[in-house]
Amino acid sequence: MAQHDRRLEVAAAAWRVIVREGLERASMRAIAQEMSCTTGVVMHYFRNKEELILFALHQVTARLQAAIEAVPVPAAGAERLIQMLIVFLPVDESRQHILRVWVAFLGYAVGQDTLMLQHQQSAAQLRDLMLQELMNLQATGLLRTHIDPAIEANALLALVNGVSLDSLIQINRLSLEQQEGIIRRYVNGLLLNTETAQ
Amino acid sequence: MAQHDRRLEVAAAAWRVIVREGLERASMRAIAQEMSCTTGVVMHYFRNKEELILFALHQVTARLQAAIEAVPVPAAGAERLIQMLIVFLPVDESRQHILRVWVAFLGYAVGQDTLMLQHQQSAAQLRDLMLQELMNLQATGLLRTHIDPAIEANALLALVNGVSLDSLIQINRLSLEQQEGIIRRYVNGLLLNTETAQ
DNA sequence: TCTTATTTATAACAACTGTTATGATATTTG
DNA sequence: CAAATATCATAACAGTTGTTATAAATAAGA
Repeated sequence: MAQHDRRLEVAAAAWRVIVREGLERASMRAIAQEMSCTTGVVMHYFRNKEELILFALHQVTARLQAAIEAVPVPAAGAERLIQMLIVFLPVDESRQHILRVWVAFLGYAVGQDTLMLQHQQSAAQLRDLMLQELMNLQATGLLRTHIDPAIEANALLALVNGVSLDSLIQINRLSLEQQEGIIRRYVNGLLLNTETAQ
Repeated sequence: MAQHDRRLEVAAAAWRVIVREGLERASMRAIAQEMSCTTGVVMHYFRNKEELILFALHQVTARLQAAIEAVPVPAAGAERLIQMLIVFLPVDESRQHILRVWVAFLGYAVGQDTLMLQHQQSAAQLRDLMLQELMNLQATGLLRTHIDPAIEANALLALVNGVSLDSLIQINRLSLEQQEGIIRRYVNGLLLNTETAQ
């Protein structure tokens, strides 16, 4: 039990360093110093840096997936899908941290095939969640007939990822309301009844 | 003249290393070895690594901007906007390289405020190009009245960035035709006459 | 051609990296 | 309590990093 907690503490320290100073400066010594100890602790709970890196990356997926699956099933039709998509947006500090770590890892994975593969497997899990919800909507007859859920799952993730990146790379960035508005308008375009168009 | 060419050769070598092995392993020695010389050459045309990095990053924006401004003005209404957006998609090897370098830099910029600022200034330029085209369309009366070009410029860039990232992070990734289809369908949703709905 | 400037190579520096081995301390177990 | 284990600190390793200084080689200009 204490093993697990301490291991999570190391990962949390790694997250803080990555969010604050980036993945490059997240050395074993920097992570150790972040939790006011030495590298002996870090190396004791993670065999090597790759194991620590992959664990921290896995936490990104785990947190996103947990947040998505925590979205309640509402009465209205596509509202659940919209809430699932909003999970990806940097709505609070926690989600902003997830985004920063995710982007840092993604850039780090360029040129490292094994690390990029981890990213892809992570993305595949999240895509499956969206695909399943889309197929539910289609089975309920809410989706326009010509919509292919397999394609639309990618499109939706692309949109929320892009909108999330907007908060990092744009100066005239979108407000949270505008981010939500873009998502809602897009999803509305997928539905049959074009009522409440906005 | 030869100065300029040689400087570009160094930057090209840096690009190749970044695309192939990532930004972390793009050390001064690795870049020098890529062009079969020593670090003396690299240091002679770039004062330090930051200058080289920023120059390579600036090339991303320059190439994208050049490709966007090279899009011809067609007869049809929104086709130019669509072609401008397609510039961002990884349609060929050159665009894929641009994407990889861009993503590598973006991840590297997490936690480095000055580098992220460069990204933002680069993104602002590209946003301006989109904003201008959107305002043209609005002045021509092609856009739906409730569309705000300032918001839509961000939304469009978010969509193409997200769709581009799809080619990196997804296993069941979108085909080029599907990427284009998503862009075209989204832009069609912005237009007044909903003819040629696909 | 002689001189000046540009271009490239070499070697070394201090600082940092991940990792290992070893010993000390603390905690749990029998 | 004693023994065994888990936890942490210290120091050192070999390698890499960006950068500097210096000198050799090449090219350009008078």
